[in-house]
Amino acid sequence: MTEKPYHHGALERALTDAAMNVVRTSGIGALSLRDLARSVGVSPSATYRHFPSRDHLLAHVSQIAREDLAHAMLHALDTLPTVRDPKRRTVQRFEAIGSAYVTFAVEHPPLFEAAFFACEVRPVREDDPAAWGVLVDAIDSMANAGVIPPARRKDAPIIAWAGVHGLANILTASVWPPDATPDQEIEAVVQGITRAIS
Amino acid sequence: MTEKPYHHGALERALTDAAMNVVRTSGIGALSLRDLARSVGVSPSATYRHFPSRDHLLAHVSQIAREDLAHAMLHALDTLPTVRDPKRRTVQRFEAIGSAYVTFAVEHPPLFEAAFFACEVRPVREDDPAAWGVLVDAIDSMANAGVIPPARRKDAPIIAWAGVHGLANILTASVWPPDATPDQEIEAVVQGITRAIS
DNA sequence: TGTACATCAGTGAACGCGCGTTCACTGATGTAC
DNA sequence: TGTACATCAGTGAACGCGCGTTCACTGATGTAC
Repeated sequence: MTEKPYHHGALERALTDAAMNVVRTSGIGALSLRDLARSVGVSPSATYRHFPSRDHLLAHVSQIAREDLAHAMLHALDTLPTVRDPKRRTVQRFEAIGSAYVTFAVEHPPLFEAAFFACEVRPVREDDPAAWGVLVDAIDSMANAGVIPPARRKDAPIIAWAGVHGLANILTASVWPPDATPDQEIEAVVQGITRAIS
Repeated sequence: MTEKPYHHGALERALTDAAMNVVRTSGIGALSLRDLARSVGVSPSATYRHFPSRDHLLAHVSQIAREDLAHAMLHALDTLPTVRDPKRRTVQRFEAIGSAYVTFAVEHPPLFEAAFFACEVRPVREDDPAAWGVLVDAIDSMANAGVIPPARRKDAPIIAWAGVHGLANILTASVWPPDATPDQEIEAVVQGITRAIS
């Protein structure tokens, strides 16, 4: 509006948006406060009004990436074909969520990397939504429907998370022969997880 | 021996050793040619007699870390209690290898990170031993012993690798409540993998 | 065995670069009376 | 509604830093006759 476009928190948004663009194209490691300030048209020191340090910016960006991942998982539930049997439905939803986890990583490797980047600074607020929560909810549904035997319930979350997280890292790290579409590996692992926990 | 201690490849060894020390304490990202040269007592440009660029050094160091991991996996087979039943023995060995994979990561997070660091440069030679090969051999033994049904054999390696690799990353990333000893999670995941593939 | 010479592994200075962060400042925004 | 003033979000210059890489060079090692 006015000539100084960045009053009242607008600069924070602009910096965050620019940061996410850098992350998407060059990875979270490529983030630099000076570069961000430059691309937004502001002096380097202006960034310190909104982020106490580069590390705080990284933590912020990393949290957004994690929330993007969680949104992708939830979104996968929107388009599922109807399944009558309640037990089978909980499995269907769980597997859709697991597949979405891996697919997000495959489609956005730098975002996935950013999501689990080891930050010096803890985020101020909880992830919302949280990928972990989405996964555990789906497992709870399976347990309540009787798909997961009580004895398996405790270990189910770590087994599930390890499986999808590992496959996501493997497919992302160019340490796996790059399939055009790794659907086969995703299906194999997700169904393997279901067998392991039920 | 002589005053110039670094003739005939000795400098390459010295640089590599110094590099591995840096990796172990500060991570592969902290590697710098100048710093290495300094710590070995040599001018920065001397490093270029042995590594064409920093990226080549990184690739070299990453390969060593991967081979360390594979050695740890093989080493885990040395101390196994005797198991009579041949089927159960193949499972025992497989699970020991899987546990060793995760344990290596937990005990040496920076080495594990380095092992899968995304390098610009391909290594000159194959990993020897290769962690992937060790894992696949163990799976082959299980298949030959009839523990893995033929229909499961094809997907078994990716399922197994995804599980241990995922758990290793999770326990390493300080995204998991830091147990003093994550033995419980390791056992849960490794046994889950066995269920998934057999 | 001795000597002339090629090869090889170092040196040291310099290049250009970009970074995070601090500081004293200015000028616009918003507020109290 | 108008004015005096505090607050707040920017500026611009400077700090000190370390990096990867190149270049012309030197002096030691090893070799051929």
